[in-house]
Amino acid sequence: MNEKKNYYITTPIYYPSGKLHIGHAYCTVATDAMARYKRLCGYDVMFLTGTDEHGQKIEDKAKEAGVTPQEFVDNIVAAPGGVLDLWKLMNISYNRFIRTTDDYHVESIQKIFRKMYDNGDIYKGSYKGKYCKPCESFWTESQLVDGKCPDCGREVMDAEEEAYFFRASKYADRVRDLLLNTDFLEPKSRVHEMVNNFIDCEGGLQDLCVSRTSFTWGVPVDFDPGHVVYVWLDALFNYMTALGYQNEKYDDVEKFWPADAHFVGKEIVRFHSIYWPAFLMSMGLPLPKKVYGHGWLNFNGDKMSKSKGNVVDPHLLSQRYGVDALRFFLLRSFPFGSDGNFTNELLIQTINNDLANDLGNLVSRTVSMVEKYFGGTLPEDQARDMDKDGELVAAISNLRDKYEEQMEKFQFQNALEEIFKVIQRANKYIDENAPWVLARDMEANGPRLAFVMYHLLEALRVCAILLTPFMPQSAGEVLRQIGADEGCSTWDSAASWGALPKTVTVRRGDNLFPRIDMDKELKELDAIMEEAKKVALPALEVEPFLEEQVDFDTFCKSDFRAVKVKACENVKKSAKLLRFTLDDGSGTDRQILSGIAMYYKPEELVGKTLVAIVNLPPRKMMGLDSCGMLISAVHTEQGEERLHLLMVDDAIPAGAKLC
RNA sequence: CGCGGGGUGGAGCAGUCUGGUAGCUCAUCGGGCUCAUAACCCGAAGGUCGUCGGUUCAAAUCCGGCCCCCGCAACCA
Repeated sequence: MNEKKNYYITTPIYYPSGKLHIGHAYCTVATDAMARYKRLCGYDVMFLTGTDEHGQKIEDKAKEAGVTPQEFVDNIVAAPGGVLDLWKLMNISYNRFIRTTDDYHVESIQKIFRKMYDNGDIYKGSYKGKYCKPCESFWTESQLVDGKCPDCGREVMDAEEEAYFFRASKYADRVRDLLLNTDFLEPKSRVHEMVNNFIDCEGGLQDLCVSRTSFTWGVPVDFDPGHVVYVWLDALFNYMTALGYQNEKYDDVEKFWPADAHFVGKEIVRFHSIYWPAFLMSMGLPLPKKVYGHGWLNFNGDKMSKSKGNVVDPHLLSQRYGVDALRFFLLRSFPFGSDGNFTNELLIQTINNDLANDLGNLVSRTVSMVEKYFGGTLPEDQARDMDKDGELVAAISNLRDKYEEQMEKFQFQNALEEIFKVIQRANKYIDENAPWVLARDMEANGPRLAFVMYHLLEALRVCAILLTPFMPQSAGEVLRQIGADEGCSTWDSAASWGALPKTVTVRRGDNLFPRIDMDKELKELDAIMEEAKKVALPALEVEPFLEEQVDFDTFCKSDFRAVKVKACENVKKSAKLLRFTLDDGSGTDRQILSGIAMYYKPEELVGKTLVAIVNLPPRKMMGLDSCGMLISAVHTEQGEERLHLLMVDDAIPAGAKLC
């Protein structure tokens, strides 16, 4: 009797270096809706989520906080208010939660790493980067701050680190074919980006560094002490180790692999659509059926980021408006595949219009009328009127198929749209049939009135069933209020009209979705976010003072001069660079480029007297030579960088030396 | 010529792959109803579908040029 079909769906494993935000919640809610939908349809579902807990950043953050890395992640994942709590609050129905620090996962990764090494797809090479000797740290070019160690500010040197690499290049052709000629990766728009940028780029698909020696917080390579497995190999295989691949903890690989869908944010599409399949090819394993890269939520048109202080907190919104309202809003308002613009106004508007006015009010008026006219229980004797009932009945009967079509494409907003068309049709049906008019003569119209009520209950029943994956608690409450028992709350029963018993009894409850006072709420939300921003971001910050001393002779080698701005213009195609033509008193113009375009307009600087260091070696930026550096005062206010060029008295002649 | 996404009534979006009445939500205006959460229902106004050109009997949709916005990358010695 094991005829049930299986369905395996995953969220990414999130990186617990800080509190999760609405973007994580968005992806997880979508996955949850899909998982619940598949369960409703009768599938045996495995829904996996978890956390990716290794890596340098966690190690650093833990050090900062004065705890061990394990304590640090435990605190973010398992402590009150942590990841597990958030998913509990948001009613996430995951079946399994994996942490990459779990013993069984670590053990599996070691075996996988060795296998790939043995079959020749992982080889030892060297990783070129910048090394800071005192800190014993490796940095990539992009991590450097002013070309120096981001930790201690000292000089770094070119160095090579021994590392293992995965031979991704070997699988480039197969991956390209997978992306271009199958629907492995959706939405399709992401395919070109991947192929153009990473496979058919200059130099082709690069081999991926899969081990590091510069930090220790990771899965140790068991046959080469000092190396730890580098993030993506460790993280991506979670989708299989959580099923018991290469470990004894679980035994579900056969049942659930290959996965039916990986939902991932667009920032990690690259790893899921290129390296993940390549890893699996290397191991000779079947590929997942689908990787879906969803969009990001912006806030008021801006990218959400901690430094802007505009990160939306799912805890707050869930507590304020209810989990179901938030879940619904996220999936109703934004097409899943593209970016969406989150605004508080849209949130409240959606809750008020869809949930309070349309759905909540329909439940309320329907149940009230059944109570008022029939004491809560419909009579057996009910009279049809095909002219008036036909359209609504058809809409109800067709709903499940339309909904299913959209759900299978992960088009949640369209599936919900279909449901709300029926809800609106039902509201209209009330007007067309004017039950309050029929009720004036119960003798004559009682049976007709009863049937009108029955139609409304049926519409609500089907809608509520199909809303269950999105709003489990509220949809259940609708079903309870309209008197639908388990038998007429199933997927099968949603396929057609008429499952509810004729003499159904309703039970009135509280308003499902109270209306929200828009103006008042917006003000309060703004105030809360302002407050959070203040707490998160110090009013005024200056760079920490350097401990290291500089000797006088070294300092004296820096040649600071007063310079006059002869001309200044924006560098084309650069948002940040200004190009200065300066009189430095030498008689020859000096060109300096400076990344301050967001602080100054070029024209307001012409004629000013500034300070520059002029004996730095020239450096090319955007193809132009920069000979020196202009000196500015820099600080941070409420998380925002402020910069002021040093402007000195115009009486100072060009070339005057500062000492 | 780095890569990608986008420009559709006042706002936010769908429609573009597979050419053929330009659709939805909100906001505005007018009307209806009173069962319901000041909710619901009907109607109206409002759009050169960024721009120029091409293909076609027919273009928001296909092709080419240009303009603007947004990500990423780069760069901010």
